Order: sequence, then structure tokens, then C-alpha cells
Amino acid sequence: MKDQSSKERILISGAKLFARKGFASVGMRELAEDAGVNLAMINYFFGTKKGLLKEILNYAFTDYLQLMEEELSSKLPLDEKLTNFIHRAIEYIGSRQDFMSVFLAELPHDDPDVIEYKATWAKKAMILIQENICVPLQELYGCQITPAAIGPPLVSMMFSRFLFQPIMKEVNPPGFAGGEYVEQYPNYISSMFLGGIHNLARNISNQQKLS
Amino acid sequence: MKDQSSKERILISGAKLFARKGFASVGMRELAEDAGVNLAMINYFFGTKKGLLKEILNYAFTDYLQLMEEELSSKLPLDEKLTNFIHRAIEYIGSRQDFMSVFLAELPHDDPDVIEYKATWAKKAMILIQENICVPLQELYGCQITPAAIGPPLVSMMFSRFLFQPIMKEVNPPGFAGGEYVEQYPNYISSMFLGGIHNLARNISNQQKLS
Amino acid sequence: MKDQSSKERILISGAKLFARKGFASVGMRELAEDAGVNLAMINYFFGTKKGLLKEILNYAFTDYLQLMEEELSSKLPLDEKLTNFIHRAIEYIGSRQDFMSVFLAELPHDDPDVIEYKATWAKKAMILIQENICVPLQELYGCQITPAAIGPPLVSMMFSRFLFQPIMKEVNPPGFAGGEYVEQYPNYISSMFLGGIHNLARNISNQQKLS
Amino acid sequence: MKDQSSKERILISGAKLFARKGFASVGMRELAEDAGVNLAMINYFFGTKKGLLKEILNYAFTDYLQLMEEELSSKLPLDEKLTNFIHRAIEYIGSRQDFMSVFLAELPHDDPDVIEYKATWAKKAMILIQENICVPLQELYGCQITPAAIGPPLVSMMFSRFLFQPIMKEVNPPGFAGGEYVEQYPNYISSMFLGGIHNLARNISNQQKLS
DNA sequence: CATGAATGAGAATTCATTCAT
DNA sequence: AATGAATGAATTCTCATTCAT
Repeated sequence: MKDQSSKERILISGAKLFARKGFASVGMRELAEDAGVNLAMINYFFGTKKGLLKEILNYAFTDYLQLMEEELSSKLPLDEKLTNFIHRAIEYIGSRQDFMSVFLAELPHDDPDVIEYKATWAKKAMILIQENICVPLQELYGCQITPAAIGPPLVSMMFSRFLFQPIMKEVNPPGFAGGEYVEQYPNYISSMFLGGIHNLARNISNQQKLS
Repeated sequence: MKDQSSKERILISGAKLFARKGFASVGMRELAEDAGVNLAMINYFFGTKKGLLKEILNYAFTDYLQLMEEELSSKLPLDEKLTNFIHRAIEYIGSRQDFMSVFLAELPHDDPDVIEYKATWAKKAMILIQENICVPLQELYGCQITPAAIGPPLVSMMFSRFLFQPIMKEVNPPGFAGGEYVEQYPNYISSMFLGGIHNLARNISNQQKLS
Repeated sequence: MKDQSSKERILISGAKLFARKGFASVGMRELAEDAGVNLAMINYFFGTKKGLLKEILNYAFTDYLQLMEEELSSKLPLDEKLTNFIHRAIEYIGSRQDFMSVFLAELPHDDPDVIEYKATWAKKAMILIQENICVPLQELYGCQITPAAIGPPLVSMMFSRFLFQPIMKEVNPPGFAGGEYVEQYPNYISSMFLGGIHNLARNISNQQKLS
Repeated sequence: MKDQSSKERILISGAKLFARKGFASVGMRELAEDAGVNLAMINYFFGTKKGLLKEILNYAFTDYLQLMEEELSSKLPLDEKLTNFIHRAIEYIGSRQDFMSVFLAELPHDDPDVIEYKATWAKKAMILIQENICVPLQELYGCQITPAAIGPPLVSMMFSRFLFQPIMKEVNPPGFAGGEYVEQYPNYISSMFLGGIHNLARNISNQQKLS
């Protein structure tokens, strides 16, 4: 690990520890030790602890947003491009698991500072979902669906494996151990999501015709 | 709030603050003040801060598990009983939002103590899902699906509204504000989930026939 | 233990725990639990924690002082009565080890309250030593010895076995294990003490003749 | 006192206060104030309060053990080298009274951590006593004496002046006040100890011949 | 006598941050 | 860029004690 710069090592250790123990539970001493860096360097590079958090969120989310844009704005048919997106997204989440987990783990904590920071990304994501998922669905089924009904469930589903990982290791339900579950996971999610939104659009469509 | 016992007030304040700011970010002083209780009473009743957390988790999850058992083991057709379950579950989550959020919010923080505590419940939930969702799907489509592919996504989806709430308030995407989204939310989720698992089962079934 | 009164149980538990962990390290909760008594009862019976300490010291020392008086003021020859005293004293210390240890363990701590309490006994003991040991020695050797040169070393020697017990168990020097050491211990101490004071008196006597 | 480093000042204040009031009765605030140091520095340098205790014990005992080794392993006749040792030891104890008192004062408190710590030193001391006191006595009198019968009484006797100091000030027996007692104290102890062990060896020797 | 709740002060320890070097 | 000392506030938790029942 010594071949990376101090700043990089702090970022990596920060992501790892924040993801694993939660932002508030991680001490700067612990962080400094894990990164093999003098305590004062963290403040030197990132100003404050929250500054480090923001840079971690930033680091993870800019790439993710770009990935989202690339796949969702492709000209492929809806189902195909969604499948591609989900596969790449899950792969990306897996490769940057620590960085991405920080995003989700701190989701429900309404620190105003961080909320605003995350909202700027969520806003961009919402627009992408609106234009590349909701609009095509409307064209197919003739119904309006708010992206708020699509985005959060999608993100939650993709993350659920990582979110529940520590518990699932304990529970170990049938068919969980062995590599197949992990390997098939992107297929599971894309199948569920595609079946899910089409059924949702159909139902809303029927509902709106009735009223 | 003074008509409740000290212990009850601590439980309620604890759930509220833990859900809102995360377990580690909540100080005992803050908690005591919010509950209108002397600081030392928290330790008096619950031993440690973590003891309070466990009792909150317990409080929330025993009722939820009973609800799950009632609805899932009914003799109604699969889709109908799942719809009923999701509606009641989301309603319950909403009414005990604070308590339930603590469960999810602290999910990725791998404190061994708490992990084990939550695993005992997850184990029971997994069995219910296996017997009441996976087995019926197998009878319909002739395929085996691990409950690990069903449970976590389902829970995550149902929770996603509450998980993303603080961010969504900031983003405010089209169709989010106004009561309709909240009102329709259980329908959205049950539509998506039902469409999702049927599509998943179909795909797995096809895949298994090919191989 | 339930056949004793609550007050007695508190005294016994107090002596045990104070001797073992030191007065300041023992909490009232711990004490109450060890005695099988409600926390508030300790204050009810003894007023304060220090009140309990005083009663423990009192309990142990009144008997000890009486024993001292009985043996030292006997009309036997010096060596014989000292041997008898040391044997009985060590036996008594052994039987009330906890109570007596509290006395020694808190010796160097200069809490003014307790100092005064212990000083009243020490004063009486000093007078007994002066009259029954120093005076006879003066008659034998023609020299003046302050009881301050006799009392503290004597008490310390008799206690040394109990004082060093926890360490000696660890060290386990040759000839320590097995019952012989414990059995012979009173003989060791009385031999050493008698040889000691006679030699001391001789030396002082010689010294005083020279000057 | 400001010409010493913070760490040194903490060590000195710690020894002073622990000796005077007992380890458990000394608060860190009190300690920090006495040392003229910020409260957090104690943990910064020593980790925990117990860490400070260990370093104090260490500080005192390494020198003492060296002194013991130097004097006891000299080639002088037994009585002479013992007299030298006792004089130097008492002088050393007096000069480091605080540090040494902590050793004795915390003796009976059976904290496993500290017990073990002290046992390592006691072990070394026992070997020195065995080889340099017990063996010569055996050569003189033809009897075996366990060092457990020699070491603890010797240490206790040498310490007794310091142990009983606060009480003796109150009692003030005849011949105590004035400098003579303090000045003669090493002579008292060496006279008593020498007379003691020779008498002990004689008695054991006789006893063993009879049986 | 006995109990469980309550209290405020104080315990040790850790916190994020700063600064001189 | 890096370090070690230092700081003051805040952390969780325990303390001895009190009191109404």
C-alpha cells in the first residue's frame, strides 16, 4: 500500500472504514493508523473529517453518474439498455464497494451539509431516469410514472446484496453459498427490475384509463 | 409526552434520533434531553447505549415478524397474499418509521454484536420467504430460487421510500410532491415486486431448461 | 448466606471486597449484589460508604486489641508471652483475614477521617507495646527503645504472608507450596521477631554505652 | 517544576498521588492539575490510567532490583552484605518513597494485570534471596529455609516506617519525634533482621535434628 | 425493612482539530 | 509534506446518595 500517495491512502482507508463502521463511528486516529499516515495529515489534506467524506462521495459518484449517462442514453431498446446498465452498475458497485456503500449507509442521516451534497447528484440521476426510463415507458404504455417511483427502488435493489452482505453471511440461506448467487446476481436484479417496471406501467395504465 | 414512563420515552426518543442521525452520531446527553429524562436513567434502564439499540431493534422487529407470518402463511393465492403483505408491511413501516429505519440504517455497520442480533430475525424471515414465496414459485414455474434473491430486494424496495426521503425532499422530482406518491407507494411496490418475481422465475426456468 | 441478617451480610461482603480490591475500587452496586441486598440498604444501615469502612475496621480491631491486651499483659516471661501472642495474633488474622487486610491495605492512604479513626487504636496498641515489650527489654539490656521501632515492624511481619499472598501464588518459590509453610509460619515469625528484638536491644545497649 | 517534560511531570505527580491516596482514589483531573498538564495528555502518553501505574512501578523497581543484585551478590560476609543492602535499600526507598509506596500500597489489590506485572519482579527478587541469603544460611546452620519465609518479612519490615508514617504522625509515641528515629531506622531494621534470621535458622536447625 | 426510580456530579477516555517545528 | 505535542470539548458510563412508596 506504500506505493500510493498519502492522500490516496487516506481516501481508500476512509471509504473502507466509513463503509464498514459508519462515518460517525470512525475516529481520526483509527483512520490515520489504517492509512499509515500521521494524524495531522488528514486535516492537512481534507480540512475536516466531513471534507474527507465529501471527497469520498465525490470520488465514487462522478464515475457512477458517467456510467449511468453512457448506458441510459444509448439508442438501444429500453430493456436491452437497462439490462446493460444494471450489469455494469452492479459490477462497478462491486469494484468500488466501499466508496459506494458510504453513499447508501449515510443516506437516512439528515445532516444538512451532506444531504445537499448528495442531492446535487440525485438531481442529475433523476433527470436521466425521467428522460431515459419514464419517457420510453410512457410511450409504450401511455401512462405517467414519477421517477421517484423508479429510481429509489432500482438503486436499493442493486445495492441490496451489499447492504445485506454481513447479515446474509450469518444466515446463509439455501442457495446462497457457492459462487452461483454472486455470479447470477446481476441477472436476478435485471430480471426483477424489468418485469417490475413493465408490470407497474401496465397497472398504472389500466388504473388511469378507469379514472 | 410526560404521560409515558421514562423508559418508554427513552425508547421513542432513541428510535427517533438513531433513525435520523445514525446510532453513533447521537449523544446520550442529546437523547436524555429529548426524552426529558436524567442522563443516568438511560444506563439505568438499558445498561449501555448498545443495550438501548438492541431493545429498539427488538421492539420493532417482533411485531414486524408476526405481521410477516400472518400474511405470508395465509391460504390466499400467491399474488394476492403478497399484495396484502406489502401493503400492511409498508403501512407498518410508516407507522413505526423511526424504529424500522434504525434496522436498515445500521445494517452495513458490522458490529458483531448487532449483526448477530439481526441475523436471528433475518433467519426467521428467510424461512418464511422460502416456504411461502420460493416454494409456490417453484410449483408454478418449476425452478429453484434462493430466498437470498428475493428477501433483500423486497425489503430494500419497501424501505426505499423511507431511505431516500431526506434526499428526495431536496430533489423533489416531478410527481413527487403532493399526497399521491405517498398514497400510491404501496401499489407501486407491489406491482413492481410481483411483476419482478414472476419475470425472474420465468427467466430462471428458461435458463434451467436450456442447460 | 441467607441465614444471616442483611447488615451482617453487608459487613462480610464489604470486608471481602475492600480487602480484595481496595476501598475506592469497590462500588456500592457491586457490594449490594455480592451481599444479596438492595442498594439502598447499605446507606440505610451505615449512612455512607465510609461509615461501612469504619464499622469494618471497628469490627476487626476491637477483638484484636483485646487479644493483644490479654497476651501481652500476662505475667509469663517476655519470650514466652511474645510467642503466645504472635501465634494467637496470626491465627486471628488468618480467621478474619478480610477484615484485617482492610486495615493494612488502607494504611498508607492519608484520608484524614480514617487516619484519625485508626490512630485511636494504634495509640492503645503503642501503649501496650511500650509497657509490655519496651520496658522489659530495658530491664534486661538497660537501653531505651521507642515502640515505634517495635510495633510497625512486628505488625508488618505478621501480616506479610497475607500481604504478599496474591503475588506469592504467582511466584511460587521453592518450599512455598504444600501446607508446611503455612503451618510453620507462626514459628518463623516468632523466631525472627524474638531474635530480632534481642539483637536490637543488645546493639542499642552497646551503642549507648559508647556514647 | 516546569523545567521537566510533561511526561516526567505526570510520572512524578502520579507516584505522589497514588502513594498518598491510593490508585483508585486519584482522579485524572486531579492528576493533570497537579502535574500542570492538560487532562488528555495522560492518555496521550500512557494510554490508560493503568498504563501510567505500570510505568511508575517499572520506574521504581528496575533500579531497586539492580541495587539488590549489586549488594546481595557481593563477596562480603553474610551479615555485612545484608547490613549494607538494608541501609542502601532504605535510603533508596526513602528517596523514591512515592514510587516505592505504590508498589506496596497496591499489593493486596488483586488486579490480574498488575499482579502479573509485579510477580515478574518478585520472581527475580526471590532468586536473589534464595542464592544469596538462604544458601549461606544453609551452609552455616545446615537447614533449609524457603525464601518465602525471608523475603516478605524483610520487605515488610523495611517498608514499615513508610507504611505507618501517616498514623505514627498522629500517635506520636515516645522517641518518635525528633530526627533520631529516622536516622537510626536503618540500624534498627538491620539489627532486627540479622538477629531474626540467625535465630530462625538456629531454631529450624534444632527442629530438623529432632525429627 | 425493603424496593426501584431518580439525581447530579464525576469517572476515564476519545474526539476532531491546531500549531510549532 | 510530515511530525509529535497539545488542547478543550464531548464521549459513554458509574458513582454514592436520596426519596417516595
